[in-house]
Amino acid sequence: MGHGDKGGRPSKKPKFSAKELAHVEDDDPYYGGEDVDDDPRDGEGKKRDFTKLELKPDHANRPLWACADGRIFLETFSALYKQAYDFLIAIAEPVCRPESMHEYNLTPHSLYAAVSVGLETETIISVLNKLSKTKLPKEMIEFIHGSTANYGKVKLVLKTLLKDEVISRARLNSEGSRGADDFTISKTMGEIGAGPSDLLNEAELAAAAEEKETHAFEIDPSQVENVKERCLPNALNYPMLEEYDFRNDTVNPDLDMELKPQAQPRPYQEKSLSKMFGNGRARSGIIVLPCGAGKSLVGVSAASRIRKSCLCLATNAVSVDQWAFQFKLWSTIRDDQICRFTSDSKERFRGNAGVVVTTYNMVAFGGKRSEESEKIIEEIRNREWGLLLMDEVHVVPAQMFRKVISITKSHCKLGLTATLVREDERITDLNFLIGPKLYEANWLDLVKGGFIANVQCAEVWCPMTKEFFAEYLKKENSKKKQALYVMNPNKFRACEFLIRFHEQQRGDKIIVFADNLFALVEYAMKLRKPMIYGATSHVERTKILEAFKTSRDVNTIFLSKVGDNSIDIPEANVIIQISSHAGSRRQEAQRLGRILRAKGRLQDRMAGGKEEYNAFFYSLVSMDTQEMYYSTKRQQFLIDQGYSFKIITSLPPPDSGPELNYHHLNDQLSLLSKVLSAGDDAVGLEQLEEDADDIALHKARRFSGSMSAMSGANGMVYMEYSTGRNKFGKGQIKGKPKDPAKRHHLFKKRFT
DNA sequence: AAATCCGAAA
DNA sequence: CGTCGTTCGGATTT
Repeated sequence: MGHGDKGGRPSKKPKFSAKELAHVEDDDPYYGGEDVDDDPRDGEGKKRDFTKLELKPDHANRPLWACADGRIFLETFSALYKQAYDFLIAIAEPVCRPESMHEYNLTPHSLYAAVSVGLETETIISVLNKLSKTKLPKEMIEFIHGSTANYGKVKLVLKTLLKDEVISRARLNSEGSRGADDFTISKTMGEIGAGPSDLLNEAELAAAAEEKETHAFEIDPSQVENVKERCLPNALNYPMLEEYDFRNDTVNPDLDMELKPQAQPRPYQEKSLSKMFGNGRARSGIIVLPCGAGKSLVGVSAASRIRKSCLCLATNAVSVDQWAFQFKLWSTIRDDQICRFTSDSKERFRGNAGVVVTTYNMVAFGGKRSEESEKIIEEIRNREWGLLLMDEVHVVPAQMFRKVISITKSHCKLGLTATLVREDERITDLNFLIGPKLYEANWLDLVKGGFIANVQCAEVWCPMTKEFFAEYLKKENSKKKQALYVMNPNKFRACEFLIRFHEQQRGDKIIVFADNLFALVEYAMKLRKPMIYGATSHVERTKILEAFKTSRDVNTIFLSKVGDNSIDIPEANVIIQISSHAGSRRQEAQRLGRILRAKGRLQDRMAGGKEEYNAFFYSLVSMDTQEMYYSTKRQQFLIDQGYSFKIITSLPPPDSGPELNYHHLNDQLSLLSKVLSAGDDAVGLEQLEEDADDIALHKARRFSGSMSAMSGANGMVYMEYSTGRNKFGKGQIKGKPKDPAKRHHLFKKRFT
C-alpha cells in the first residue's frame, strides 16, 4: 500500500483483494474476496493493491496487518494475541471485533489516549513494527509522528495556547499560583509569568523544559471546558494530559479507606486500573466494560487508591443505592464516611473526607431546592474532590454533563460505561470533558474467560398475518403502523411460545421488553404476567422484582423502557424484545447487558469442556415491515463486539395450535379492531394483581408439549449471519471514519 | 415521622 | 415533534 500508488492509475477501480495477498494460504477465511472490492473509503479512486507487500520471513508468528490508511487487523488466534490486544486497545480505536479477526483504526484521539497512558512515540512505532507481518507503511509511521509530536510538549503548548483567542480570553488576570496545592494545576499545563498577556521568554521556556515541572496559569473555571476543547487533536492539537498527583496532595484530607482483602480484581479490572494509575498518579479517562463485568469494583478500587474524598454520580436513585452498597461491600469505608444524596435521602458524612453518592440530576438541578438540599449541594460545590466517579457516562445528556463538570471541582475524573458508541457525537465530547479512553475490554474474551454470560442472539422473523398486513399497508400514520406490526398475532404467538419454552424446558428467568406501552399492556395482560413501566409505583416495582428474583412461580416479567437502565435484575438470563426504539444500538447493547452477568461458578459452566449458551437474546420482528430495517441497525453494535445473530423463521412451530393465543381468526380480528381503535379507550391497568400469577401458573402448567425444538433441528429454520461485510470490518452502516474526505488531515494528505 | 401521591420541569 | 421516564419538592395520608 502506498507503494501501489506510485504508478498512479487513479481511475482504476480500488483493490483490496487479499486473494492477491502474497503468501496467504488459500483457505484463509478472513480474506474471502468477493465483497471487498467496493470499499467505500476509496471514493477517490486510489488504488489499494497489497500484492507488492513484502512479508517478513517469520510473518506467520506476527499477528498484525498494518495498512497505510491507519487500519490495523489483528489475528486473534495468534500466540501473541493477548499482548497485541492490550497494545492495540491502547493506541487504536476498535472498529469491529469478531471471532478471529479484529479491525482497529489509528486516530488522533486514540494516539492521544496512548500518549496519555504513558506510551511514547518511538515505543508505539517499534512495538507495532514488531507485531506487524510487514514493514510498517511509511504513511502510518508519519501519521503516528504527526499525531503525537505535540503531546506533552510544554513550551509549544504555552505559546500556542496563549496565542489562541479562545484560550487567552479564558485566562484570568490574577496571578497564577503555583505548586501542587494549586487546584487549577490539574487542569492546565505550563506556567505563565505575571502579566496577563506576555508569553514566557525563551529562558523561562528552557527552564521549564529542563525541570520537567508542570507549571500553571490559572484559567477561569467556567472556561476550562473551552480551553480543553481547543487543545484537542481536532483543533490546536496540543491535548492536555490531566493527572492527579494524589500522593503529594497535602491540601485535601485523606480518606481512611481501603479495599477489603476479598476484593480481588479480575485480570481485566486490574488492567483497567493499571492504565489509570500507570505512573503513580491518577489519570482522568474512561473505562469501558460490559455490564455485569464488575464496573463497580473498578470504581471502588480507584477511590480506594486515591484515598481522597470521592463524588460518585449515577443516573438514578436505585443506582445510587447500589453504589453505596458496593462501596461498603468492597471497601472498609465506615457508614459515617459515605452518604447518599437523593430526593429522599439526604445524608451527610462526618469528618473532613468522605464519599458522596448522588445523581447527575441532583447536581445539575437548576430549579428551587429545599433548604437541606441547598446546604448539601453547596458543600459539594465547594469541596475539592479527589475523584469524580461517573457511572454510565454514555447515557448522560451532554448538557447535563457539562453542567456537572463545571459545577464540581475534581482532581481526577473516571467515567465508566458499557457501551461507548464510537461515532456518536456526544462520545466525542467525553474525550475532553473527562479524558481519553483508558481501557476497553473485549466482550468475547470475557465470555471465554467465563466472566460474563455466553449469549445466543437470535432474530425471530414473524410473518404478518394477512389482515394485519393489509391494514399496515393502508396506514400512513407511522404510529399506527407500529402498533400493527408490534401487535402482529404471529409475533405474539412467537413470544408466547418462547416464554413457555424457556420457563418450562429450561427453567429460565425471562424479561420481555416492549417500548410501546400499548403492546406492553396487551401482551402482559393476555399472558397474565406482571409488568413494570413508568407509572408503576416504586413499591409495586420492588414487589414485582422481589417476586421475580425469589419466587419459583414468577419467571417472566414485562418491562418498558424503564428496564433499560436503573433496574437491576441479575437473575434474568433470557430477553425477548417485542418492540424497541427505532435503530438505537445503545439500547440493544444495554438490554443485552441485562443478561450478561455470569451465572454460577466458572468451573460448573465450563464443565465438559464444551461451553454452552447460558443466556438468550431474542428480537422479534414482523416480516416485511420497517422493523426489519431497524433491527439490522440496532444489532450493529453487538456485531462489532463480535456477536452473531441467528435468524429463526418458523416460530412458533407450524404445528402449534390453539394452545397458543390468537390461534383462531376471530381472536385475531378482534385484536385487530382493538389495535385500530386504540388511543381512545383507556386500557385498564389495574386488575393485574396477586391472583394473576396464580392463574398464569395454572394455565401454564396445562401446557407442556414437545418443545425440544430449540435444541436445533425440529422444524426450525436457522441461518447464521453476521452481516457479511461487517465481519471484515468494512462497515456499511457506520462508514464515518472511513470517508476519506472526513479523515484527519494527516491522513487526508495521503489521499490527495 | 414516614409513606405515598402529585404536578412541574427539563 | 411527541412520548416516555425521571427527578424534584411539596401536599396529603397513614
